[in-house]
Amino acid sequence: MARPSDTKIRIQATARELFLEQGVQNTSLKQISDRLGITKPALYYHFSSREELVRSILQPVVAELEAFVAGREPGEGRRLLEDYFDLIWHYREEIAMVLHAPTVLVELDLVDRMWLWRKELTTLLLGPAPSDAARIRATVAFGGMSDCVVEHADLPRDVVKAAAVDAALAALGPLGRTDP
Amino acid sequence: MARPSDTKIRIQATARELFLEQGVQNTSLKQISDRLGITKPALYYHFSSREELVRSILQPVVAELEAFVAGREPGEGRRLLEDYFDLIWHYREEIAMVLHAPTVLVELDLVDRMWLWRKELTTLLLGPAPSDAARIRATVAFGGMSDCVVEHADLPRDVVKAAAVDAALAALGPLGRTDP
DNA sequence: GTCTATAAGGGGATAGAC
DNA sequence: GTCTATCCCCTTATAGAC
Repeated sequence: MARPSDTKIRIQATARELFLEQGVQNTSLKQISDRLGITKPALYYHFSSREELVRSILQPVVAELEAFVAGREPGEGRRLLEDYFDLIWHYREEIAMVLHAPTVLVELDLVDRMWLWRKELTTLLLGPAPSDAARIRATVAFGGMSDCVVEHADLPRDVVKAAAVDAALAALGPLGRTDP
Repeated sequence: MARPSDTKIRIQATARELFLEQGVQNTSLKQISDRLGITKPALYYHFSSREELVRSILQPVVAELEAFVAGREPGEGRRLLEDYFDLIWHYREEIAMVLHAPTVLVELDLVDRMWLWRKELTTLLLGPAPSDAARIRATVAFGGMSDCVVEHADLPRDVVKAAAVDAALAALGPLGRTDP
């Protein structure tokens, strides 16, 4: 029944570990085989290429996301957001692998700094000891705005700014409204 | 006064182009020199290493962001969000370079698909022809939630979900409230 | 299934001529 | 300032023994 061999599964598990620690780009087949205690060519017995190994880990996530998008009806509102959250939460490790640590960020030590900046901005906004809920809402606010400047770079700045800031403020809720 | 030479500036401009098109990781010095019509070693007359070239482009952004975070007073609310937006908007190309196209995404053709998913989800949520403002608010909602599952992966799922969905809904504004 | 050995290619980087 | 030529290292990937 072609059940995946034990070694094949262990290769995937070790690859996942390293992908999470360093990002997919920064992980070589040698690192994977070294940590597992086997040799590089042994990997090729189980996966015909590096890409196939990566794909075997990420493909299921892609498939589920596509199925989710394809299987939805319009006009769901909160329900859609909740189900979408469930899905990306379930695959949060894979998402982190892909988004969290591209090489440049590592080289310039930007990963940690970036989260630190957001944390400090959150402190400025919400005080020194915000609740978990408040911190999460701040993540939506700042993370969402970051995506806007990339995704909507083709629109006039003021249009994007007005809507993005309003949305971020709304995401923050009453906590964000400390202005006169 | 050591004004940067014309070639040095053209190297940076070409590098920026390629970094934006393919991401920083996927761009080799050879590609840069080829597009510019010079040879690889010529780059080394102007930049002592690849990292120095990358740094010369991204370092100013890092510096400004750090200065921004360091130079702020607590309790600003909307004003802080507006100024933060101005800053990341100004550097949106550099942010896109760093965040937009890590290698795996390119390999598995995930970049385009990812934006497509969000676009379709936005359509589901807001109908076929949402206003720019509505699309921007949706970007905040979806982008913000994505960041949450990575940044707050250490918290209980239900805590994150409750706050993230609420914040996303609030970010969407009245448009998001189509449920019973 | 796993090994040793090695091919084949690309990357960053340098030497030295012009 | 830019070139040709080259070096070195690391990567993916394969051949063939055990």
